[in-house]
Amino acid sequence: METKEKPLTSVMEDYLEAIYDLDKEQKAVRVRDIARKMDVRMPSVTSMLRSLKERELVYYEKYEYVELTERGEDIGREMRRRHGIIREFLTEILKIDYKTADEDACRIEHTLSPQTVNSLTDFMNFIQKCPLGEERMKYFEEYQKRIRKEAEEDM
Amino acid sequence: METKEKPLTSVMEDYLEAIYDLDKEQKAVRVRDIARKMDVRMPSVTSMLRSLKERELVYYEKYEYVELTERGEDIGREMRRRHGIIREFLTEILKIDYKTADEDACRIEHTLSPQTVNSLTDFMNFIQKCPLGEERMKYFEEYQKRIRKEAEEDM
DNA sequence: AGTCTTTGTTAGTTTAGTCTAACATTATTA
DNA sequence: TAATAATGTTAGACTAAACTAACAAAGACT
Repeated sequence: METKEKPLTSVMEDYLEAIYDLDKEQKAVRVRDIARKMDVRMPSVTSMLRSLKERELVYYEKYEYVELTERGEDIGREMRRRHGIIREFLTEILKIDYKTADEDACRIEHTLSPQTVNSLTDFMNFIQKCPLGEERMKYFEEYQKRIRKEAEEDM
Repeated sequence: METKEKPLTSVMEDYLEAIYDLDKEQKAVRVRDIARKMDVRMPSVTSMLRSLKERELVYYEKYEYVELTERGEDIGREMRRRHGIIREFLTEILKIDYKTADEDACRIEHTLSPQTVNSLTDFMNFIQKCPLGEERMKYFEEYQKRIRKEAEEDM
């Protein structure tokens, strides 16, 4: 009989992704870094780390550096992958600016079904191999520019 | 000097969309209906209706039917629009099944930037006018089927 | 070693949204 | 019209995640 694990919240996933990223960027990950990256105060991080530790997603002792467990790293890596795919779709296909695309990706990466993420992955791979075509994309971009002009007036 | 309004939460947006839908489906909208549609208990609805009333998004008196104010209706309509566009994209382009697409749409409709929603709208309009082409889509669908077979084994 | 700064923790509060249990109102129908 | 069923509300508890204020530990600098 398995222990019934509560599902992760999307905030937890965010923290795992942040820690995963920081771990790639630097040698050691501290509370401070996580707080900065997540744009929260340090006590929020401390308390989240306690939850993540309980779920065996991070190694963490008071005043020590933070590390992901294998499970934690798997989740962090998966979130990063999703994030990348979504952002790529938004910038490459929908022509959204990088910053906006990145923020959008960050918000929706948790909530898309695995099916959709997979399908989006396939789509992006497919497009890579079999591009939409120069004239077509140019046409779309012009079409968009026209539409956007109008939209600006509504704001 | 304007009163600084707190932004709506995505849950509030969900309620407004639900009420908007119900209003189109039937003559009168009751707490019961909203609870069923949102899959929550009635007290949750009552308390949300108080918040929405405070923000002047619904007309609501104890034991009475619920109606959207003009502002509330605008928001409900906009959420419905977004929802439809996203679902359409997911079913038409990514070939996600209706139910999953609808659930995904419901979750991300709140968090996408206006830019992305606009761009997606443009994209869908564009595809309408200038379809991806029969052979291309067929190719993609087959490509997907292959990939999905593999994915199932991972689950 | 002693002080100051940076980093981290604890304790306690807040907010949004949910829930249950108990009560109240409205509607139905015998 | 009185009893019952359906609907709605109130009160109060819970949870996740954030915050501030105050304290504690570690590190750096003289």
